[in-house]
Amino acid sequence: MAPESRNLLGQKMGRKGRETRQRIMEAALELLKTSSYKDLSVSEIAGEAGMSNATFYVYFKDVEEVLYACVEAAALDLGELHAILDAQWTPANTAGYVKQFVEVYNDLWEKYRVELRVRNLEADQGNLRFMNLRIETTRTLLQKLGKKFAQSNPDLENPYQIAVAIHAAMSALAAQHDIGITNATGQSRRKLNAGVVELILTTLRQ
Amino acid sequence: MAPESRNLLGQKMGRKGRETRQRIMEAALELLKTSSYKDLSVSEIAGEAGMSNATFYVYFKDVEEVLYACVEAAALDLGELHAILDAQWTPANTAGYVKQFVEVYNDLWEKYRVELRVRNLEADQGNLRFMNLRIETTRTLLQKLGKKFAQSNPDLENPYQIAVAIHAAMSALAAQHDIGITNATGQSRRKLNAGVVELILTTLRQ
Amino acid sequence: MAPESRNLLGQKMGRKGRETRQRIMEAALELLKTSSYKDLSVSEIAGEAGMSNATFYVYFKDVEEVLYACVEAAALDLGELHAILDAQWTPANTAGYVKQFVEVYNDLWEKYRVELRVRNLEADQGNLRFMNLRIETTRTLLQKLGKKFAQSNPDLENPYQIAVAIHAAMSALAAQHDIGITNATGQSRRKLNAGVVELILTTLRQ
Amino acid sequence: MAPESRNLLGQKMGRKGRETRQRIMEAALELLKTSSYKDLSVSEIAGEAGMSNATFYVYFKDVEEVLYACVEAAALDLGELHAILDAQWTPANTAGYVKQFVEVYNDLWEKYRVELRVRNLEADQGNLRFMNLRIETTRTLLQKLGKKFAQSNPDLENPYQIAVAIHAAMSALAAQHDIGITNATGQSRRKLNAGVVELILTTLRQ
DNA sequence: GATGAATGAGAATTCATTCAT
DNA sequence: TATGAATGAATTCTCATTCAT
Repeated sequence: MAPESRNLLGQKMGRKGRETRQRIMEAALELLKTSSYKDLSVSEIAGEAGMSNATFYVYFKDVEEVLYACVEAAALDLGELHAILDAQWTPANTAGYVKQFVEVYNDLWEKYRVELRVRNLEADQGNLRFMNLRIETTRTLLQKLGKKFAQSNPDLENPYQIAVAIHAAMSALAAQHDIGITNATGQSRRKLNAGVVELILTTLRQ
Repeated sequence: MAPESRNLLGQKMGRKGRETRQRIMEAALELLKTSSYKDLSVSEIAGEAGMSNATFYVYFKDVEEVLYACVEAAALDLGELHAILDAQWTPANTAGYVKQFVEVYNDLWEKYRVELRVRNLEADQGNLRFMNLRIETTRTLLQKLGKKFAQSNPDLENPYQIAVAIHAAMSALAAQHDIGITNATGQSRRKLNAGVVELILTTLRQ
Repeated sequence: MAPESRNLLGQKMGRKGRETRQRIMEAALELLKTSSYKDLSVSEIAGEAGMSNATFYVYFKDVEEVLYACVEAAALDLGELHAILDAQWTPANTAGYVKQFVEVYNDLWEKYRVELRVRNLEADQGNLRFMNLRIETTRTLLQKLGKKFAQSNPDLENPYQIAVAIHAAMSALAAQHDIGITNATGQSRRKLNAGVVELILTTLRQ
Repeated sequence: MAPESRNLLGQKMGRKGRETRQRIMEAALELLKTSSYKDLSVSEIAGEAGMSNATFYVYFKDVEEVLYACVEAAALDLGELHAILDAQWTPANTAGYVKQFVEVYNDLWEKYRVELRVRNLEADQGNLRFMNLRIETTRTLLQKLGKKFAQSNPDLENPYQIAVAIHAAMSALAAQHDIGITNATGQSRRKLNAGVVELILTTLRQ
């Protein structure tokens, strides 16, 4: 259940080892906040983590492996989102739930922006492991959301496809830098989220 | 207006030079179709273009510069899209125009998928030049689309923000590989586009 | 008598050709004023001169050749210096002559600092052509100066060697950048020259 | 006080590392004895030192950095010179001290000719770091020497400037190759040094 | 567990040089 | 005369990777 408690040398990891492994992951994420993805290297990570290159190789095979571990760790935190979609949406409370859904979704991106961006980047370039991670995370979400559309607005011919589109929009907007999104649209993220909420509600015929 | 007709050595470019420059750009795009973005190197490009590394440096400072030139060139081709948005949308023809809009948008991505993906990738990572390129291409489009929403459905409180969201969705869906999108959503691109069309029409209250 | 009036392609040089050749030499000297000697390259020179690399090769085989031409041209301008040394020095006028000698010497370095520095640099590293240029320029000068010491102060055992030393001092001081010499000695060049004059006069027992 | 005991990768240097660093410096100096200054390259140095190019970059950023380290190391060895200047010079012993001073000065150049020549070369071209190194080494020396002139010959108006000039002469003469100096002046270094000694003594009125 | 030390391999970059026009 | 164009060759520089301690 623990993430394989042995390092690449086959040694059982103690507390210190686990901490070091963690430090590597954090260093990688830290670097991605500022420098470009394609410049991320073993040397840079080890440097940022304040350790020798060699130490890196005790815990990870290469950079992709670190990132995969990071993305995997970030994928676990979706409970709240599912809870909202699992609730009973009535005409009276739908507006509230939708608003909450959009908010929580954004908060998650806020928290895991780097990880999610890496995931999408690799997935978009055809990296299968990351693609699968994304699919698994997304599938149930999309199905639940599609069902909401179908139930709430039975006239819709493509409720599931609309769910996909809405999700794509939310994800794309959340992915952008704060600066980027302001420059690009002249709108604050908050205003845009209000737009997304209205878009969803309109489509739900609420 | 001509893209500064001198090469990096300060020489005026003749026909041959311009062709060589073009060949470099095409080689870069060609490579991006198959190999990974972060592996794209000067050597690879020069090799693909059938020339020496040194020749590359006569025309471009580095890989980013080539890609920028490619993206810039791709940004010019939006006339048809604007034409659709400039037309008078009436209840009778809106459905047709929306469908056409989504189709043309997708065709453009089909044609320039590599360039547009590079643009978004760099922009999303905070690369200012590419961010600006994206903004310039998008701004007018978003304004026109927002106005359509406002006119067609005066009840909307955030028509412009909705336009941004819809555009984000279209762009995100169009960006994915055919295979990727099928795997991720279980839907063909055609079906998804139908969803987008319905999403727009519903929001327009048509 | 004219400096070989044919270019490296064997073409007779007309006015235009001679001007171009001159422009190359000037560009090289200009560059040496600011950038480091070892960075001087054909490309840089051609760029500075506003011409194609290829044009450079019409007139010079390589960078050293340009510099040699520059140094050669600078070596012709010593008439005034010799005139001073050829004059009759009497107890009454020696101080004036010495002062004048030091001044003219400095003015020449002011005018040809770049060329003379290149000459010394190459000569110091054992480059024979430049060594010979220096020797030829210096020999007569040193002999005349040595003779002055011998005549004026017959007690001196090594008048010629003293002339060499004095000349070395003048040359070394003149070679330094204005900034360099100020920083290094805390003295203005003018003050230092006064020192040299006094040194010479003292040694001449005047 | 220890020359920052970390290499460019941030690793603490152990015995082995320090030795390797040293080997690089020695290789650079060795090469400068024979080949030209401007041809000195990282590859050449690494080759001479019997190591891979990459190893070079573990210890030095570029060639200039190695040379700076070499020059810095050479600047420490001036004790004997100062001792001579710190001694009490009396009419009876001055001749001996002057002779000794000139001799020791020459011996130092003999020992560190390469380093000192590099220092002067770079300093003369306006390289600030080397200029400063030269200044620091020279300042106290010049002051002490100036004081000797002032004390011994109170008639001098510019004792310090004379010291600067004398030092410039000694340095310039010492800088030249044995061959060079013979060719240029027709004199052996020994004879020239005798000239310098006489020049100094004359100026001291001894 | 951690890391100094070293390097092969390869990518980036620069330059002198040639040639056809 | 001049120069666009191209490139071979060499150099700089970086990185992942290994190994002994």
